[in-house]
Amino acid sequence: MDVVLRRPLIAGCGSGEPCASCATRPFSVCAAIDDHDIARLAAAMVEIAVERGRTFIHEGEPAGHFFNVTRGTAKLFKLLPDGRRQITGFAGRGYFLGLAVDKAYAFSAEAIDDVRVCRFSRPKMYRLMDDFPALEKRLLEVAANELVSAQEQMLLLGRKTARERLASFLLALCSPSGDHEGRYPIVHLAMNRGDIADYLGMTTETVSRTFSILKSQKVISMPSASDIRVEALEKLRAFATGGD
Amino acid sequence: MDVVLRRPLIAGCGSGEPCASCATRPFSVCAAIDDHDIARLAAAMVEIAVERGRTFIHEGEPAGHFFNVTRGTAKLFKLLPDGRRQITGFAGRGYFLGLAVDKAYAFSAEAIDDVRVCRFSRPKMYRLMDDFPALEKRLLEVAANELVSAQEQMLLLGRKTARERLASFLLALCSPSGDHEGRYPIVHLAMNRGDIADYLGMTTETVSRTFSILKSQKVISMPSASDIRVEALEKLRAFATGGD
DNA sequence: CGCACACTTGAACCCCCTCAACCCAAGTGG
DNA sequence: CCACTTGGGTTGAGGGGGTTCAAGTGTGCG
Repeated sequence: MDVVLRRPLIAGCGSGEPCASCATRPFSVCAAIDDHDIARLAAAMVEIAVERGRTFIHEGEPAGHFFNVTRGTAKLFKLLPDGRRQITGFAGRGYFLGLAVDKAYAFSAEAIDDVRVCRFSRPKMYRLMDDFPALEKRLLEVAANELVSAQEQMLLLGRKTARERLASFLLALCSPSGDHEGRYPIVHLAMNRGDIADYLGMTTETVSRTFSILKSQKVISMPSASDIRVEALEKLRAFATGGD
Repeated sequence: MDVVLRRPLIAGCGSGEPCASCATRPFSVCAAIDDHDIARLAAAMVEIAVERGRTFIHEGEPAGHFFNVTRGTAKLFKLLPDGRRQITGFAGRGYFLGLAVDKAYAFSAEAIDDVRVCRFSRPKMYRLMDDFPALEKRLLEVAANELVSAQEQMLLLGRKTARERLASFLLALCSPSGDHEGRYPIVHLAMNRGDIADYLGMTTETVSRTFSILKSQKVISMPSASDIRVEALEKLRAFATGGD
């Protein structure tokens, strides 16, 4: 079983520590709760360590909890009966997980590396949303964001070529770290080739081959298999949207 | 330009009629507003007629409005510079449109047939959300639903074969109309082959061919090109998830 | 009646998948 | 210290599902 790191203290005992000092809070929905209310949040959650490779959300099972990733990265995926897999996203630090319908998870989640999550029970979370409108507002914002990137991913999966897919993928990994004007960004890949393939609707072989092509065209270089240095950002941008 | 059908009356003049008697309200987010507050909703919106073929939301443009479809169907899509198109969804009666980030629309919307929408200005809508938490709650619910179907669509686009895609598509069109135990449902297609293709990540030719295959296997029959009768629901279900 | 346009069908091609071998770095154990 | 194993990544050869290009076949509407 997963390891529970911190149980919330009994209410009124000076709890609230974990969330108050949480380094991930600024990047997550938890930022919607003010400092003087943060104990309420802390009391509703349990922090859990998920070891690499462990699946902590199972598609189709009753959606009893919400999660917030505070460390590591998880892959979110759906499976077909014969084992084909589509990774629908990667959940890094600050990522909020568990928005579901019909009270069943729509996807599974597996830790890519050692992950820590804050787990909120569904009823407690709903309680919090009622009490803190800012939290609900933030969740709607998060959901809208997710929706937009899901649509972008549909465009990728439905209409882009292998090279365009990989270029788009690398760009998406570049941008969060801010501007790179003049400086060529290095992207670290937390996931392996199989994960990238299942995210982009390809095979590991095609992912590998396409990396090689980008390398031979001097658009990227690879200090190691999981570190990509972007050598020609503009060209990568062109590739991502069908340019040449 | 689009035709404005009803301008909201000046506040305090007995407005509220349009929403109070709206037949679409029960199916839409508007149901979250009680009867005695419904005038507030009506005062915030303008009903607009969009003729078939007209694009009334443009990807990338400032997202000044939210929309609610009350009649007809619209297709939502994204384009690549060279014209490749991915339809991300179809918006029928009761569908809420416009959740966006960065205040720019992430997709375009075009009327498939004659469409009517209720248009809400963004600031007014935010005002309403603040005043009616139930509305915001409903929107979050809607967004979560959208997210789930977006993930399902990613699985389809990334991993399914042509036959599996078309079977999934037909099934999705069957289910809303309730159970069909013993009765074979007839699905009416509001969109043409090109739209289906762009929704499923295929070409019109492959869509057509695949329809023909399903027909020859007696899984469906086609009273007309835009009416599909499901003759073997179980087989269609099997096809949709990779069975045979 | 005939034009227009959507849909269907056919044939050739191609991008990506499949299957298989190979490389390489990181253990592991004798 | 080196043989062996293991697992991820890469590369190669061949095949197939879907696209492309092109020619029919309806079918509604003037």
